[in-house]
Amino acid sequence: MEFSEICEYFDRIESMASRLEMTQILAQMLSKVPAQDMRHVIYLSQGALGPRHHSIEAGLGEGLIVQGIGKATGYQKEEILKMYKEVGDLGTVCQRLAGRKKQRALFSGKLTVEKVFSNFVKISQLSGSGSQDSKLRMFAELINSSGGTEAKYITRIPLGNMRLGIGDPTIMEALALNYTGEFLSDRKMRRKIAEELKEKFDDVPEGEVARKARQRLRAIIEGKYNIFSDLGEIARRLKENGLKGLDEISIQAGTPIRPTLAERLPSSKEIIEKLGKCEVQAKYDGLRVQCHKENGKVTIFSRQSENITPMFPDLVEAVKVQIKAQTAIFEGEALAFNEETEQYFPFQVTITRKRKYDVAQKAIELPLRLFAFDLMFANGENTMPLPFIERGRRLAQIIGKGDTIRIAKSIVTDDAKELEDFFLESIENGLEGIIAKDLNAPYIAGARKFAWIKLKRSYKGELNDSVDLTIIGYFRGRGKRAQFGLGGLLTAVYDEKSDTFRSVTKIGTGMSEQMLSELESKLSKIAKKQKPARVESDIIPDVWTEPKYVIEVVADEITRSPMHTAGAQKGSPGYALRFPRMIKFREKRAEESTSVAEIIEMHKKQGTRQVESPKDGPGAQGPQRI
DNA sequence: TATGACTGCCC
DNA sequence: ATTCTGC
DNA sequence: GCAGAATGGGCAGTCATA
Repeated sequence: MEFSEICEYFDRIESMASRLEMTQILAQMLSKVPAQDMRHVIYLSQGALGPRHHSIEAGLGEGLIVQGIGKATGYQKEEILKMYKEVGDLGTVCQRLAGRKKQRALFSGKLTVEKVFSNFVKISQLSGSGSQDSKLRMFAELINSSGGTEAKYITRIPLGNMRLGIGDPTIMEALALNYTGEFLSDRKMRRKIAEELKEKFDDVPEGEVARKARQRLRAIIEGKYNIFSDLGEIARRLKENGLKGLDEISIQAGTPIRPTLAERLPSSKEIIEKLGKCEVQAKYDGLRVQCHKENGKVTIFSRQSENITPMFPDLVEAVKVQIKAQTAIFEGEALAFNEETEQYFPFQVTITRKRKYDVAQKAIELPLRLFAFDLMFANGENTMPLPFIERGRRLAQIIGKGDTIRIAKSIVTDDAKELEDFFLESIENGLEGIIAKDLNAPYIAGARKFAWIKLKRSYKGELNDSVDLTIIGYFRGRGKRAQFGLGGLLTAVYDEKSDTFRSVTKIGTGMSEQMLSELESKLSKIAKKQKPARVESDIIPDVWTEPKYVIEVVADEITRSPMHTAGAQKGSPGYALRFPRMIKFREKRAEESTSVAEIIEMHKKQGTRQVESPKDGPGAQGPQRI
């Protein structure tokens, strides 16, 4: 199939606001894709080169793509960057510049989907000395074989951001649309659906049957995707064998399951109102891991279904030893643990675990604990449909003796006060909060369905201090933020000793579109060509501003920072905010914003965290009590 | 050999 | 991760 | 309420270059 044909559909989808119409156009496109191109088309639509667990990455980010556009079009880096700041999308930049190329290129025949995909796979495989140049050459070659529309999408693909307005759910919906006919051609199924609808309608409209069938098929496709994690392959099987192509997809150790996500609520009371009696688990601040045991083989997947087994040789061993089942899939939160002090390390320490070199050595320095919290598969049985309470029982049964793997701490309650006490106890012990789980719910993969609800300290205003920060600059927006001329802020705390404003965080969320406009209009009036004299920041915004406006900001945590200058001294790092979000403008003078001293004080008060690590390394954080 | 820009992926 | 917005 | 697209700090690893 020609790549340009796909790009024409992409363009139509991108310009469409209506979800329903987008889905229809996508369905139409997919109906035209031959089986041998199907996986590629799906992956490219997702801005990817394969499912997450296959880890095929182009290795071309913004920086290299800017170079690549230069190579392809003959424009200077500066010109490209300037245009990027204005339009907010490198694909559009490439499309425009390729249209008025300085070097007239050889338009060498038509690009096929196969050609584009295989070139990106080749790009992804290049490594070692000189590889960046080779990648850029191949990228430029693709651009120079393209028309403008193709250039736009060829640019967006390696960046992983297609800006089409379609994600996995829309792709599944489109597939369901395309196979509803086949689904209903099964007489039994049609009759069954018609029967069910008779309860609602005296005279069942044909459209209703189709709609209900589509919903049911969507659920089937989603169910398969949830245990298979490869939408391209699902679409290919459908194309090749129709609905029976899905039959062979079943839960299997070694193939990641899309993890359940949690919703949020701001109080214990609301959680109980929503769930009634529920299990309340401690929420540990580490890495969420999905462990697969298949006889002697263990694979570990991340929350995004990446294969991260190489990071955890110790956990692999523990699964082999401690899990009393031939095959199993279970989930938990992995954290670094200090065996001497019996304390858990904060996330920033856990994440320093190595991925490739000196893995074993680091694993000894920072041993792990795994708090298991759910079970999806055991001894050949899919446990996902079982009620949570039963999965929990079985999980406890298969965890054998050992230090590494244990069950997450939890209580069962239908009382808001009890839940609140457990939450507060968790907070006091330095944990993130709690997750409440519906006792009767199955494992609902890949969805936020209020079966799991999280409550963190930062959701509760009375437990979480906000800070007042001075805006010292801003960044141009990308994508739909480009139209506002502002996509984020650079903010600072006030250092009384030196009368300077020192950067502490960028802010990119919490502001409405109206607020973005207001910010741009206010800040552009006090823009400065250079960094103002009283500002200390290693991060350079697109536009510096006079330190004047103060905003209220909420964050989950204060961390030591290698990038921000707030509180930084020679040889010791500064401070930053974790998960910052803007709340509102404050009517204050810049000098009245939160001070460096206050930030340091707030950092000290977080749990029992220390500034120095046990090894006295700079920037490291100490353990927290549990 | 050391450093910094860049990338991908954790939260 | 958090948050906002169109449907 | 769903789905999608904006945006955050900061880690290890890769590659180019001083």
